[in-house]
Amino acid sequence: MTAAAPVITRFAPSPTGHLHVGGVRTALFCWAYARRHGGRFILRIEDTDQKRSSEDAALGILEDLAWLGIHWDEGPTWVPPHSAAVGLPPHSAAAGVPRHSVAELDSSSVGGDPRSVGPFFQARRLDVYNRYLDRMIEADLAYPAFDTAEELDALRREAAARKETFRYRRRPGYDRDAALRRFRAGEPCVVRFRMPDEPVRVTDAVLGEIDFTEEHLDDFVLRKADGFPTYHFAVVVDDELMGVTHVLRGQEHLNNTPRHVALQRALGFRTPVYAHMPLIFNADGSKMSKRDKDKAVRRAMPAAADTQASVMAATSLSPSDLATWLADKTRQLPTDALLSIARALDLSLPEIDVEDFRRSGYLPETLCNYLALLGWNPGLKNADGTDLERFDMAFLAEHFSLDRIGKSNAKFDRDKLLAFNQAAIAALDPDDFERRWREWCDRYDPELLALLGDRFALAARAVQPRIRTLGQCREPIAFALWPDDGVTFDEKAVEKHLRKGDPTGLAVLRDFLPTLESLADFTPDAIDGAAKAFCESRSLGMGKLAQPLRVAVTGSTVSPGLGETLALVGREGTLRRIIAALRLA
RNA sequence: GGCCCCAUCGUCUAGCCUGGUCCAGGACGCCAGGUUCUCAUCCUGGAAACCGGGGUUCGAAUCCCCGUGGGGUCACCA
Repeated sequence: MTAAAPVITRFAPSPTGHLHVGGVRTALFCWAYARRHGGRFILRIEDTDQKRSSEDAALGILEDLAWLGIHWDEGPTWVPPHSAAVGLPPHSAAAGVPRHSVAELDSSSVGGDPRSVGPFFQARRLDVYNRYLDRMIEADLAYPAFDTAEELDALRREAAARKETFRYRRRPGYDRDAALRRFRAGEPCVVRFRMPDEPVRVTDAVLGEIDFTEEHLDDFVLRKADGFPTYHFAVVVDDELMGVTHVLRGQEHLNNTPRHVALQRALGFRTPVYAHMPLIFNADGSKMSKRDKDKAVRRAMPAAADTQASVMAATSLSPSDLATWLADKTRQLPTDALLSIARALDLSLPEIDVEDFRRSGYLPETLCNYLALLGWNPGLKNADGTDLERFDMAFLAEHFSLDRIGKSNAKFDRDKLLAFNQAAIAALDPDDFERRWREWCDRYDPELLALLGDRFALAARAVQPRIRTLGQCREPIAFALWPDDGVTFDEKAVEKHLRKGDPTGLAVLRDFLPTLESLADFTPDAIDGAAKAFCESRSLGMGKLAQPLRVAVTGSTVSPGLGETLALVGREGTLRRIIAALRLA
């Protein structure tokens, strides 16, 4: 290893909403690359679009990243909302994968500015950009342009009519002195870059060398009329000033790269290593979009006005809000409203943002693991010869490399994510699972916490092996949430397991009842032990006792293990439910 | 439409750079069995792909060209 300049990467989201999966992967790779090379990972907020950016969104992104365990070395400081360490998930190893040790800063806050290269919100760096801009105007590398939107539109239409690409270039007769006079007088205008008339070759670590000819490069805007820099300008200036050596971003930015390279040359900046990664799409091939949630609800929305009204009752939306939303497919409803409508329609929304996945109950390490595999592959084998694809953050930090990033776009496969999540949940230490489930409930389902009370630990053991996401935890133990006299019996199950058979299930239940009444501890192990002894003493198969009990206590033939099921309902509840079932004869 | 990128099972991919060991391997999903008190697990087996056409070569999934298909991008958004 040579003593080359330290690697510095950055993730630079614009704060217009929660982080979505594409952004997560970009951040993850930037993080991993910096870690792999002992470098630094910067988080920078690109809030140069005043209309769309919000502080809330920026905060949301910080929280999303922190939750995922993608911690930035430099950037806005973020402190976990509660006490230290709570918000920072420990990255336990995925199923079957040994734990990798990594030197991870375990302080409770993330971010900071040790090199004094901030601030990290671009809106607070206008003076920086203006300094460079003034210099460029002075050198005639940039110039004020006073075209109106209408004039630009007309030019664009003309080009389209000639079947040419529209490309803005400073006209030959441009009167620089006059323009500068108007500019200094404060006349509103944009400032454009004088794109040199030469081709630009972009070298990309993933895609190789790509040539762009000058006839497709234009004098793009550096500073907007509102005084804010454009993305192109801010990104180039900031990357230079912050010492960014490697730019990892989505392929949608590939066509921007020659602009950035040309700008860097004009300013005498270094050109970082670029690595453009493939895009992520929905399973149906459509682009993943925040509007997908609206789309799903729209599709499920009943046509009749009165049913619509009842669905809307759960939200604070007015009928006119609903009407405009229904009429305009580009409109989005607030997430809260979408969620309550979805609940009313018994519809599950597609997960798009990090927050969606978190709410559904995916583990952060699963999300990172799965997303890392979308467009990257370690190219290693497990001991049994299968491909290594389950790994943790430490592994990524140790093995991530640009040359194993793929070139083709990938579809997001929820089934595989689900499989990963299930395996990761199953592999958790039971106490760890309980703790993390409790945290999830705190945030998303406090009612469940209250319903379970001191049975929570018991429920955690029962639920852990049978769920794919934390959000599914109610299902396997639904029977334990009903009142003891509120069991709804599946008639077919009652017929088969209680009324029929020789002896009938009801007879077996009656026989077993005293055992349950006198059991010293009403714990899963004690119950299972007693059940087993009971069956052995009568040469009965376990199913002959277990199924009638299950039906009596839960109403159905499906539940967690017998001991867990009865213990969850409790001795008193179990006895009451059995006695009620005996009356079904 | 111009420009740019991409192309292996349904999906994610390994293999491609450094042609032969590939009648193409793994994972998820699917199908069929098996274990277990049900469920979920777990185990075993199975179906399933080199986009098409030319070339180069003794030999091509691997190299080259063309075609086709998919995607990105063409803003005072990022």
